[in-house]
Amino acid sequence: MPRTARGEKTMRALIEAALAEFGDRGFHEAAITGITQRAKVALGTFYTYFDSKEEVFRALVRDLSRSVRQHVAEAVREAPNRIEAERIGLAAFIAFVRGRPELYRIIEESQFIAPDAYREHYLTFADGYRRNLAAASARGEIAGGPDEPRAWALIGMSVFLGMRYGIWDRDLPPEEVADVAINLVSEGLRKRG
Amino acid sequence: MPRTARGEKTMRALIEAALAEFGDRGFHEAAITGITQRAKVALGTFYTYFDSKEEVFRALVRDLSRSVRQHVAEAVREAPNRIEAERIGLAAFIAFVRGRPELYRIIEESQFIAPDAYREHYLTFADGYRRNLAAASARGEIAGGPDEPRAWALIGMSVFLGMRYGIWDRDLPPEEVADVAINLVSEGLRKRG
Amino acid sequence: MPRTARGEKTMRALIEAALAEFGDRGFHEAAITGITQRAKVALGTFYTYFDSKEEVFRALVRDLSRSVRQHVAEAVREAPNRIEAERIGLAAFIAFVRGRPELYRIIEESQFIAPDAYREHYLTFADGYRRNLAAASARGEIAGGPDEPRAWALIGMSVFLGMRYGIWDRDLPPEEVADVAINLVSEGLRKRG
Amino acid sequence: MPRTARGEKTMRALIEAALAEFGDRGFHEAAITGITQRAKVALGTFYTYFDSKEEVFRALVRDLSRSVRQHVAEAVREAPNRIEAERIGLAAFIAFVRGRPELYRIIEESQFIAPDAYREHYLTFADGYRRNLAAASARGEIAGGPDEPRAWALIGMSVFLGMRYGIWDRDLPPEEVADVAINLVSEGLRKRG
DNA sequence: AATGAATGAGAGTTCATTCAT
DNA sequence: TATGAATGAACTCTCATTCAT
Repeated sequence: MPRTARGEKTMRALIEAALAEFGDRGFHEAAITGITQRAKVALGTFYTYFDSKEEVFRALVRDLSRSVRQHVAEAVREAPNRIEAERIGLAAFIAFVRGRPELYRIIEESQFIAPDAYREHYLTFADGYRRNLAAASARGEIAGGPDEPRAWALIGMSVFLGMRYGIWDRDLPPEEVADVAINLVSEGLRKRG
Repeated sequence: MPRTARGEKTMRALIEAALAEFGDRGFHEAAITGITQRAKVALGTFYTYFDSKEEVFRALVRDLSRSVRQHVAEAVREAPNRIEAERIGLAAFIAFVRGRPELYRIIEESQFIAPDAYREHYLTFADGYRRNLAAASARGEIAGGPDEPRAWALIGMSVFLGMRYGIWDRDLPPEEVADVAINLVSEGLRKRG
Repeated sequence: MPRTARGEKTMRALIEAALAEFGDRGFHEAAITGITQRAKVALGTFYTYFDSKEEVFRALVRDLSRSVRQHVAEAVREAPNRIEAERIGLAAFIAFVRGRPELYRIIEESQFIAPDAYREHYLTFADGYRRNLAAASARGEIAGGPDEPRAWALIGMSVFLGMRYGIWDRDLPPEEVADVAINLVSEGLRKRG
Repeated sequence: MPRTARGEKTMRALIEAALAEFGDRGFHEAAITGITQRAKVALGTFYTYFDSKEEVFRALVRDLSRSVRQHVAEAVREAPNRIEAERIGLAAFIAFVRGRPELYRIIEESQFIAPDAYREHYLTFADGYRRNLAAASARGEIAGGPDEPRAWALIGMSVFLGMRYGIWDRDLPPEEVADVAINLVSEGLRKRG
């Protein structure tokens, strides 16, 4: 950990640079020299702050994981109920990844580089979801049911919609995508009288 | 392409071996020598059949993509309606990946090795889903709605449930997972009278 | 050596193909498969006729060496005297290499592949030259002098003029180049009264 | 480019080593490990200074080209006239290649490895020659005539005499070879009254 | 005579990491 | 703290040659 202000600044520069490098080229194509060049420091400097390539990558995954969760949490703070929270949260998530495609790439790639970090990311996410569902269900806001698989179903939905409508093709606005998806899970596919 | 029966056999052996090697070690850790040793042929033989490491990998992704779709399609053939088809299909999918964890790893890793193959896999999947939803909706079996995002939501759900309950932890049987998830999307979260 | 007409034809096809392949790509870039593909035979067939890549190459060098010498010899047959013979021979040589740039490349490359064949080529050439000069000198046609170095000087001149005006750039007609060069060695640079 | 004195020294060692390796074994037989072993550095060090095997080779060709031209230019500096300059230059050239057979091999082989470098070498040489002839001709020192082909004729002569009497067999001293050759081009073959 | 599958030694190149300054 | 030269293991791919059919 850096002890001086100069060190602090260098470390931040390295993290920014690593984000860009891993985001642009992926873990294996990324080079330490790519990171240090972007950070405008010498190669050796990297190892003053990180033990290995994998270590920065993990640090990045943790950072990004926290930042997504934070962003979504903030967006849904004012939501009147769980279903609205889901809608707002999903729209916020899709909008968020649009601005940060690196985030997606890095978190997804982490399953092959640091599987534990990847699992932790989604397990944390799932746990939050599960607790939200349980609370809403207890409050009578939503139908009851096994919360864990429901949480995973919702996460999977979000992740793929984020990839499809946030990264691959932006042919629908986030709010519309969220409306359709949340309508699907709130009203259900079944046709009603 | 092999022109003799002997060549045909060798090529099949190499594909099997590549599946095992990539499944066990991932693309970057996998070595051509690992593949040829598993296939019990000399190193150079690999290059009689494939131009590069990436090429076998792509071939594998295409194969696996086809085999998942085929498997699910067969499972749902007899389903009485769309919602049942979804339930049966999801359960079949989860059961399928339990027996073939390599499949998962390889297809997911393809997004970093052969992004076009990865996209093609999910685009094909999404297209099938979309058409199924459209048809069911036309038949009045399910509620109408924009089929494309609904398809992607369902795919994401399946993929994550497959990962969570098929690969990571098998603490719930596929049928139960499918029941919960399909119940979620068929009946909806919203509490009813 | 081929014993049947079919074999004879195959061998000729291989030699033609080797000439083209080595001429186009050079010895190291040339591939046996390149030769067999051009000759429209299977890879293994090559080894029915030649023991190795080097062997065809040597055969080719010998062939080409003979053909250049023959061509020049024929061209100068009617020359009235040595100086005219030189002029006609040089023009013929330059014209010849224009039509066969492979020849040049192969013979020159042979110094790195089969140095003995290369030496033999030029030693044979030099010997002919030397004898021609000695004879002309004996006949009183040209000034006397040590014939061997004079022969080598004339060969070097020819080879470089052939390269420069036969292969690299054809900005002067062979006859003109030959005139200038032979004028140089017949009349001399020294200015006269 | 090296930024420290240590790096400078290592690079020089690598160039020396490459000269020896390529000179001894030729481009294709030469190995990077051969170069690094001669230079007493680790394999990877090579790639700190050069991008590829070809790149050192080109660097070497440029170096050698410059050094031959420099050497000859220095030798002829005091020559009283063009014809004497030719004689001295040719003798110096032959003597020079005697001491550096690698030079010959490398420059000649460059036509198959880096044809542009080879052309540049001789084009530069030819240009110098041509200008020298033009100047001497303007000064009335030598007979007039098209200078470019005359220059190429003289270069070819030199190169072949260097090969024959400098590398292959040293049965005549450089001065004698130069005398014969320059006598040939200064006085001419034609017998005079 | 012809085929083409199989072989495996061999080499160039990359790059994370170390370490002396 | 920062530098950048040095390291060397590791790996992909090539291709002349062999040989069973």
